[in-house]
Amino acid sequence: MALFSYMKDFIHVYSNNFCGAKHAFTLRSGPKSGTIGQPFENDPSLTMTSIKDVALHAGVSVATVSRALGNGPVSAALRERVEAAIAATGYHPNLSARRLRSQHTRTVGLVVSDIRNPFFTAVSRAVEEAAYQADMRVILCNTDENPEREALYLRLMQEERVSGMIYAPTSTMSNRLPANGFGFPTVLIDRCPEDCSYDAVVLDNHEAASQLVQHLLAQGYRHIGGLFGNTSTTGAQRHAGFAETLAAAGLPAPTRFIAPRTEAAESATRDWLVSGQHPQALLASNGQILAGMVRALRNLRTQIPHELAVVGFDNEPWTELVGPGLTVIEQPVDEIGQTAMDLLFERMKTPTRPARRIVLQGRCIVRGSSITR
Amino acid sequence: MALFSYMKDFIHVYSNNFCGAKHAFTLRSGPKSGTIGQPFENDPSLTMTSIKDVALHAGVSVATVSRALGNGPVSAALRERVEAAIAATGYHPNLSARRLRSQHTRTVGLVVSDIRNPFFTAVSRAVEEAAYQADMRVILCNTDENPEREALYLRLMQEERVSGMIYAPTSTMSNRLPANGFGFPTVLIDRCPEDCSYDAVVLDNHEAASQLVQHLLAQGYRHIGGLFGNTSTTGAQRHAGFAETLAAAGLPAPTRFIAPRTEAAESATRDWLVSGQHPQALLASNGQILAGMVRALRNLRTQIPHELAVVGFDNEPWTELVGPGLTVIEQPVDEIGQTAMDLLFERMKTPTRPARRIVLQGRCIVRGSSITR
DNA sequence: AGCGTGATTGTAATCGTTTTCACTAGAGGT
DNA sequence: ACCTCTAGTGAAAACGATTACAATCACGCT
Repeated sequence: MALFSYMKDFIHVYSNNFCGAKHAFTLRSGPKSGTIGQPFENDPSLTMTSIKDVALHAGVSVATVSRALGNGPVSAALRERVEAAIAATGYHPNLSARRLRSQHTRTVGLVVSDIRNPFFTAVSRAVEEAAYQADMRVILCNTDENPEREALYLRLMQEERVSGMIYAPTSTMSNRLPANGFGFPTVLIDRCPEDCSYDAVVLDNHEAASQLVQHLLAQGYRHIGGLFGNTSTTGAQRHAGFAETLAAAGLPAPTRFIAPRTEAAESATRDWLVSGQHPQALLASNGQILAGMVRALRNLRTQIPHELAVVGFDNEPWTELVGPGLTVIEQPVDEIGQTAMDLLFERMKTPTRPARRIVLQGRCIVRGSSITR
Repeated sequence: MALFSYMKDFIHVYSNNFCGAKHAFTLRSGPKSGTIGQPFENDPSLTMTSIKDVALHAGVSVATVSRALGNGPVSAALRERVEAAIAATGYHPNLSARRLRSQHTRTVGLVVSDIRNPFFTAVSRAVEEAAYQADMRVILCNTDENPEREALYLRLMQEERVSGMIYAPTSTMSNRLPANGFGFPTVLIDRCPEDCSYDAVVLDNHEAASQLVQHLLAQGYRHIGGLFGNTSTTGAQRHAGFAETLAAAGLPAPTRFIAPRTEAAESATRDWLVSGQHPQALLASNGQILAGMVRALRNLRTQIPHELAVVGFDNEPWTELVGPGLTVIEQPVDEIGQTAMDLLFERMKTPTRPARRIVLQGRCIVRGSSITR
């Protein structure tokens, strides 16, 4: 039987030597766990009633209790005794044991790059809702666009043996995605290299940026600038749509790439505007950048849209509240989350299915920030 | 030894018959898992290399591998062989097994009521950061102010055997908190009944609301109304501060309690304003309500602050961008998250310590929305 | 030579479940 | 009466790690 145990190696389908072994040691001796001390030594929280206690209490075997918990065949009389025993002992099944034995975790990992970005919280909610419906749990990991944390969380996903993962890789990682997967079904969201072999659900970034530019052109703007995030493929694709549409109109496409954070966007906008010749309209490649841009404009007392038109991505609730309202691309956040989960489930059912890339369209919401009257 | 196993029952300190046994069955046959089918049957994701494979590959015992992974005594030569074997096999430790055996999960549960509320995402980030530093994981659960989901997630915390929990209870639950705890260290955040026996870190809601009212009074406003959330103790406490401060000034305190959602706040505000006699100033008890209020005002073309002054809670990034800027109470979100984790760690170390309630002060940021010039 | 001592290593028990397997009892067919 | 079948039950073997315990070995001391 030992032989059989080792044979598994030859038949298991997934490669999982993605995260090198070096990392395997930090779990117990984490980078800074020393600073906290060891508050978890004789953690009594796990010393709880087990299925044995219930069995003893009900006068049946543990197998019967287990079957009563699940949907196994148990006579009505015993089932009732078991339920009473459970109530009496205050028993709660131990998920670690359950997962270990049953070999599936009913857990999906959700790895996002910035939980404070409303786009990701909206998607998270949709994912969590879908997981709830399917009776699965989600582990939410926030990488903060930090490759070190990203690597740690990716490793965590392996160690948790998640059933699947929904993942928004930073651009650093985008190029390094393991060619034959992580060892479990994975769906990329929001960001995805052009040629990638993963399931993915993304916005039609090229088209969406193009829409914004076309709208500005239609409004008569000719000097149009753009501020784009530099940590994701998304920023690059939006820039492509922006630049190509302007090029097609025979216009230049002044561009700055920045960290996708409010502060960076604010100072970049300020620098740009005080630098003398500034554009008539500015495009922001996501909600954070848009917020920074508006803040800079506000501090400079620049009138929107009369002195400068503004358009951007992400229809966050506040965008219709500021100034004359902001013209934005609305992303179908719920649909993105749901579709990602659907894709995940499909891949679980059919692991060999070729990768599918679902491209959703954004909706352009025109408000006052881009309309000269 | 079987005897010993059952003896645990008599010595374990926590009561855990909080969630009745009825619920214990829904794990495998969740409410709607049937609609999804059973995509997890022969989920091969867990068929991975185990510590045995590594041991075989390195020519050592599993115990040695385990010791090499941790900090046990292993000779340099063997340690090297083990590391090589780990790299060669692409081994990742199985957290379920590890947790089951070692009896602690290094996991904290974070149960919040609305992940889309920037207050909670900010706190989440702080909690997650602290957990990361302490080499722990966090399970984020979003109850959406829904008692059913809340019960489910509370049960999940038990089943996961979390090391601790940080928890923002809905008002429904606030009164039903188990008197002797959940079975693991728990810290309440944001919401906490006055007399509760749990560790907690909350804002000084009474004082904060009072500050806002005093500011309005100082600005000469006399007819001041308030919109408060009805799902949490927080809303009630802020209302108390609001009402009492007005009463002290001999003024009435017209109030409406609503669901703490943007839409509800919008329609409540609209109704109030079109109802004829409306106040000169309005207070919103959280960021969502504030947003709804501003949206309603915008649609009614009501000038802030000339026709109506506005103040509220939560210094979200957009509040300084809309209209003349919104006067708000800023909550120390990072400090709340960190303090909650500190409290959790302390309680883990000293389970018998009396409950501590930490009250943090908000900061009043005065902007144009409450200043008549 | 004999013997404690300390450092490494392996063997085996254990954590709390699920699941295979064998067994029983009763129903029903001949 | 005998055989077959099925449903209900318990005993015991996993799952993959950690850890108590025992065994080995080299070493220094008497």
